[in-house]
Amino acid sequence: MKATPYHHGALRDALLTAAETILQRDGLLALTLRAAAREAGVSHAAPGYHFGDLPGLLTALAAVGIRRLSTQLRQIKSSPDRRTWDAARAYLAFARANPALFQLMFQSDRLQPDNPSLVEARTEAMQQLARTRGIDDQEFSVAQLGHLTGGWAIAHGFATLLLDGRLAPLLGTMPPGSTPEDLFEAMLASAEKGLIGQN
Amino acid sequence: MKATPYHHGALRDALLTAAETILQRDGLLALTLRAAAREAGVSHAAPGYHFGDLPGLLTALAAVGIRRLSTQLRQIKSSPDRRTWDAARAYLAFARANPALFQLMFQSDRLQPDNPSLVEARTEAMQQLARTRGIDDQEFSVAQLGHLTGGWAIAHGFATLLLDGRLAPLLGTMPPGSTPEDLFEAMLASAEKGLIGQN
DNA sequence: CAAACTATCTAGACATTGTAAAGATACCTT
DNA sequence: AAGGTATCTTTACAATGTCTAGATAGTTTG
Repeated sequence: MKATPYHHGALRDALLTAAETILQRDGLLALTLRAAAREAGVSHAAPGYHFGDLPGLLTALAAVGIRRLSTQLRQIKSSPDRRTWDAARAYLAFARANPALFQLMFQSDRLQPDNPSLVEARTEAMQQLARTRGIDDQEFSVAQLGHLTGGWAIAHGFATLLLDGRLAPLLGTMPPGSTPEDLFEAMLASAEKGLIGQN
Repeated sequence: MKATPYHHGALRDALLTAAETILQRDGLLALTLRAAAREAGVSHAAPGYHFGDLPGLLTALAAVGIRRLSTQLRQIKSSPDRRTWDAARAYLAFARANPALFQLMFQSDRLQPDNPSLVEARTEAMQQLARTRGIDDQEFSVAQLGHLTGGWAIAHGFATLLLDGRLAPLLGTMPPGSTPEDLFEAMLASAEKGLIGQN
């Protein structure tokens, strides 16, 4: 076991770990093929062997994130004693815990749209989402579709707006010490009343 | 008026137009300083003079988009005869008409966070959004904040998921010929019932 | 009206990146 | 042991962001 063996042995996983480190530490724009190679201590062209190109690396990392989210969603109890918004809360918690990864997962112009691993991860995550909204079968009514889409959209919209910094002005008007989660709960309370109340 | 005068005269606006053309035609990743210069027929370093760097150009373009959205929102009637979801529909319509621009507007890691023009445009857009939700004053109750955030999040979430291609599987289960707007309306109908119904 | 001044654009240069091609090294099968 | 294959390195090149210096055209000022 030399200090720097020619053959790494598990370079693909090491590169994914290095890539996520860079993503968290320096942001998506700093996550380049060469930066991942430097972080992993290999030559600059090594990532190309395992991932083909930069979209290939980003896609593999996004798939890791989606599977991680799926695992979180899988923890949520099914009916009858599940709470309506537990999936939404888990969705936000994931986005808050993995902000840059979450944003990468939904940055489709940087990903390979037909990557089998990515498509499979997305399908599984979608099924988990549907399950938490009480939809287990494959056939949806339009009303069920609206219900599922609404739950996803309101959680996803809040998470993306928050990570993007767009909710900061609103948070600034809340009582001191308020967290994004407090605003999230206020939003959910409003949603249960139909989102149409005046105040 | 020569064919290619040394001084363009209105190069800044021409570069913004060129940039939006590239954005629509080739996507965000193809929108580079040099591509904008080529599209406008000037030297590769000309955009640097007007916008400083690439984030400067993208920020200026994002501000254009935000002001355009503000204008759309301003058309929406205030109470009492406004319809609850007209702002959400206008929000989606804008995102559908300007998909790449909409995505750029919310891609904060590519923008200059403190750019005065951008900040001002965002503030104005936010006020329009609040107005369409029946909130005109500066002081919000927490319930009002939840109401405002919910309306924004559900529209924004739907728009981003749709543009990202994430709603395609759901649209595929709808009756043939269904549009994204149909799913949007189904979602809004569910939202008015509290997003908690089973079907 | 001319000269100085400033704003606007071009030309050249360099570091960084993605990516392809060819070579080197280690593992693996037989 | 030998050949074959997988894994990684080295080399090379085009594209980009961005800096610097230079060229050109308005604009102001005497």
